[in-house]
Formats: sequence, C-alpha cells, structure tokens
Amino acid sequence: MATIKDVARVAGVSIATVSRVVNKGPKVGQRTRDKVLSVMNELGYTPNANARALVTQKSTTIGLVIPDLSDPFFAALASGVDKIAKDSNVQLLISTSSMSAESEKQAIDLLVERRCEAIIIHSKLLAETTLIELSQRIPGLILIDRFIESINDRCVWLDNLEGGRIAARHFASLGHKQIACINSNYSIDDPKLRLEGFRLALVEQALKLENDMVSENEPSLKGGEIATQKLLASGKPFSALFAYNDAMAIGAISTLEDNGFKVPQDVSVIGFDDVILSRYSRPKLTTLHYPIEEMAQNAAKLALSFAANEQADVVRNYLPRLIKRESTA
Amino acid sequence: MATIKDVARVAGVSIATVSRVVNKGPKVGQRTRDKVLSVMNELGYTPNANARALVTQKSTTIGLVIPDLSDPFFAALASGVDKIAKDSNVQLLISTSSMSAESEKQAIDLLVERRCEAIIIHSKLLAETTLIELSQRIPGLILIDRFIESINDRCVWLDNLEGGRIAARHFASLGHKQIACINSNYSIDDPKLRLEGFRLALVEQALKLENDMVSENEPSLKGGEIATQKLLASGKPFSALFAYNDAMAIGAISTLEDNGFKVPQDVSVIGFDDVILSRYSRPKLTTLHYPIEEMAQNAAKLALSFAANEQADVVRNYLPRLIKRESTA
DNA sequence: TTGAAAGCGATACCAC
DNA sequence: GTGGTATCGCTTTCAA
Repeated sequence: MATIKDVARVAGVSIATVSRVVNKGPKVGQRTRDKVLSVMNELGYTPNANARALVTQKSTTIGLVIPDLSDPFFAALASGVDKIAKDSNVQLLISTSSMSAESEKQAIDLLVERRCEAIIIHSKLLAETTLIELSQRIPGLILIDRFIESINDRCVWLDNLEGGRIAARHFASLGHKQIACINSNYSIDDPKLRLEGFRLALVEQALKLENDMVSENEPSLKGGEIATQKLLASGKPFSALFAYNDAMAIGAISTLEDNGFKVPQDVSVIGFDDVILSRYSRPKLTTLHYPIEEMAQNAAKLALSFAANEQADVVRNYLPRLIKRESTA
Repeated sequence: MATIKDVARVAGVSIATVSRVVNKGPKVGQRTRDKVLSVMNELGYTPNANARALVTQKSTTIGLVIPDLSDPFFAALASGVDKIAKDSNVQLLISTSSMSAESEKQAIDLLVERRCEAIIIHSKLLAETTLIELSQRIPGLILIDRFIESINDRCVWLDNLEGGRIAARHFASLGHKQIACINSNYSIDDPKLRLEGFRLALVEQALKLENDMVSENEPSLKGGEIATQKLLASGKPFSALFAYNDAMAIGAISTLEDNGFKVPQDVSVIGFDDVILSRYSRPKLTTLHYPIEEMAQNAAKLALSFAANEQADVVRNYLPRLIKRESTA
C-alpha cells in the first residue's frame, strides 16, 4: 500500500508538502497541489489513520460497549451513537460484552487500547467502584442506562421506578383490580426498580399486587410465555399484566390467546421499551417508550464533548412515556 | 496516558524488556517480569494499539459496511461478523452508508484508512467495476448479499430467484389460484429476482400472476400496508400474497385483518428474511429464512483468511429455506 | 511556498 | 536475559 513517501518521491516533492495537500493545509502552490493530487490518485494513496492517530494523539474514534448487537434495543442504541459519530466524523468501534463483569471490563480495555477519545458504556455488571475509577482515567467516558450518584454528570439514564408507576396508574385508570406482573429474573437493578415503582403506585391507588401474582423468567419472548403459563397455572384470575419488556409482553399475549383469553378484552398487557417489535405485534402493544436512540445520541454528544474538554448541554435523565396502543383497555 | 517509556523508566529497564513482558515474549527473568508488571499496574499502562498497528503493519480490526444498524436484518448481519471478530481477537469497526453510491464508497474508504485487514461490504449501489477494482486492491475484501461473477470467490450471497420459486411452489401445493405480490420499489436486483423466480415457478404450475396483482412500495411495515390497500382497492380477489420481506408481510396482515380478511383462512401470506419480527407477529409468519447471521459469519471468516493469504473453506452461496408457521394454509 | 528533521509509541533485530 | 536502536507513516515546528 502506497505511503506518503511514495507519493512524495513520485511527485518530486517533500513528504511535508504531501501532508499539506492531504490535510488541505494552506500555502501550497496550485501547480504542486495538482501534481501531488494526481500522483496520489495514480498510486491509490490512502492516508494511514493509525500513523496519523499516533502523531496527532487523537484517534477520531468513538467506542461503544454493549452486550449484544442483535437485540433490537441495543441495535437502536448503537444506531443512535452511530448517527452522532457520523455527524462528528469519527469512526464507530463496537465491543460486545457477554454477560459478565470481566467480559465488560475486557471490552472496555480493547477500546482504551485503541485510544478512542469517547467511550459509551452500557454496563450492568461492573462494580460501581470500577466504573468510577475508569471515568477518572478516561475523560470521554459516559455510562448509558446506569446511574451512579457520584459521577452522575457522566451518566445518561432512564427512571425505571417511574416507569413502573406509570404502568400502575394506567391500569388503575382503566379500573383494573386483579393485577399481575411478569418480571425479568436477571440480578440487575432494572427489574427491581420497575416492580417497586409498580407496587408503590398501586398502593397509592388502594390496589395491591399479590406476591404470587409476580412471575419471573428470562426477559425474552419465551420467558414471557413461560412466566405467563405459570401465572395461569396458579389459577388466580387477573385482568391486567405488566411485563418487564416488550418481548415478554408479546410472549404473554401469545400464551394468553392460546389459552382462550382475548387481549385486551379479557386481559390488558403493558410492555416496556417500545422496541420495534411492539409496533409489529398484533394487537399492537401498549408500552412504555424508552427513548434509547435519543439517549444514545446524547450520550455520544456528551462523551465527545467531555473528550474535548468542553461543556455539552444535553438532557441526561429521561422519563419513560406511556404509548397507548391496542393491548390495554 | 502512560507509555512504554514511562514504564521502562520507572521499572529501571529498557523499553525492549517492557515490550517483551507485554507481549508475553520468552526469556524474561521472573524478577524483572514481576517488577515490570507491577509498574504497569501502578501506572495504569495500556498499550497503544495505533502504535502497535503502525509497526506491525496489522491493525487487528475487521470493518463492516452496512446501510443501517437499527434494521433487524443488518443488526443480525453485524452480530454474525462480531462473533467471528471476537473469536479471532479483532476489533469490529462499523461504517454505515446511507443509500447512495458515494456514501458507500466513503464508508469503505474510512475502513481502508484504518487499515482494517478484513472488510465485509454490503453494497447494493456501488458499480460492479468499482467493487472489482477495490477487491483487487484489498485482499481481505468480501461482498455480502451481492454476486459478481468475476469475483465470485469474494462473494457470499443468497439465491433470491430460488426464494421466489419456493414461495410459488408453496402456494401451489396449498391449492391457491388467485395470487398476488407486494414488492419493494427500490431499484436493486433483489426485488426483481424474487419476483422473477415467483413468476417462473408459478408458470410451471400452470398458474399466473396478473400484472395488476403486483403492488410496489417501500419495503417497510407502512409500505406493506399501503401496497396491500392498493391491491384491495383494485377489487380483484386473491387468496395468496407473497411479500418482499417480513416487514411488508406484517403490514399486509395488519391491513388484511383491518379489512375483515382472516390470515391464513382467507388469505395466506409469505414473508421473506425470517427476521426476528416474524416470530413475534400474530399469526406467526410463514417466511423464507435468510440465514444472514451464518452468512455474515462465513463472510467474516473468509475475509480474515483472505487477508492472511490463506484458504478458508466455507459455504458462499445460500438457498433460502421455507419456514412454515401460521400465516399460510 | 517548500523542505529537513524531530518525534508519536510501539516492535524486532542485533549485540552483548 | 537484557539493552540499543532502526523503523512503521504521518504531523508539525523551524528554517530557508
């Protein structure tokens, strides 16, 4: 692959001059510029970004750590970061981290080795202390979907508790009395918070969620189906079901209808996240909108500006919003 | 950020030695090794991948060009590449390209600048000549979802024509006579090929697709709805509908049911791609499985081995497979 | 307007 | 075992 030296030699100029025309630097004679340009073209010269990164001390890359690219939620997150990356002319580097703390740490390290100036991290498993320490070492580090008080200025997060509350109030306003919930069985904060908010607001409405009306399982379509089957098997009737996420909600609807319950006539179902699936399901899913793409954009903006030692003025904390579609009545 | 020099100075050894311990090189005394390790840790030293890439002439990165990260189909593609990248200890760089030839070219150039040894490209718009030339310059370049005869060894593709055929035969075997199709209106090969295969196999079964029974629109949920409305508005009855992709198929089902047609009792619908959506829809979608994740994995393996000047023995051409679910009868 | 040369942070070859 | 040093491809003063 042709280097700047090759171009310089063939064009009969110094590498400094070639560098100037590559970087559209000023003060290059029209004739020299044309000559260099034509040689560059002839040789198929492409500047080496690694060499450039080394000398300029900036990699013009933004790194992203997420668990899984194929999950629509994370795909939306990545897409948000990508949009800002494009706008800012930086390359997107993705590091996926299977579900473990070490794996998350390793994914981050890879991005640090590349010297990404900005790094967005979706980490549910890394210890707070590790994250705090990391954020001190790396100015452009931003946490998404996680709130750590002492570094809250480096976080972009959603109020999960309030999400649970909104769901509860919606059911209450619809007059439901017999209420159930299918939750994620992962040991992270989100399921706990959503359930807690749900419970809290139910109490305010003089309603309550019986303990055996909560069924936990994997936060997937299948998990939603199984959790719902268990609920049904318990024999206790319910007319309102709050699901941890859209996938579980759609699994629930599937199981409910297979068992002769109509949604929403017999049972109302609320999902969470408002991923693309919720608009493709039938009935279309009532759910809590998680503005992940917008949040990711802001996280990226924030990361980039922190990296540049600037002040970005973006919203960092978000509230989920109820999207009423067809699965509740 | 601490460099190898800092570590060497503090540890009282040469940078060569530090380099040896970083790279687990042989012949380093236990005492020196421990000393260096502890200093590295103390200083929070992380090797600079850019510098390393410069001297070793290998970036240990794999680049991917796709139009859009948020589309489930491309998310699955990216996920496949990511898996191989992880296995091979290379970083994934993603360049998205909005729908234009220049934009695709630009996305590729960015990856070339980074000196990605392997590059997977999903390009529908770049001219064949450009792609051929590019593949000559870059040994690790692989095309996915595109077939170019003269560089077929660098392509991983699906037989779209056969996909159309399979759909037609399925309808024929079910005894359908009145057949319709909603197709993508993008000017790329895929819609043409799928329709052509569909027509061809229909003819073999002594069936035919009337010209006014083909409705084109955007390959999206909305596009599927609109295309189906137009079909319905024409007044001609049909009992079988072949959709360009799953999103259009689900849009079609939605419109059909809103107009009082039951799926599959009144109308059978076949989708294409078998993206995650198809399992979440109700009725679950009968569709043609597009093994994009596996294809992406093979493309990545192929790209990496071409980059290393080796021979990878992987499947490059795929046939779609009919997945019978609930939307056809 | 152009060129010479000093690095950026690492690797790897050659001595000792 | 360990150290010295040329080198990767480029940017950026400093001179001319």
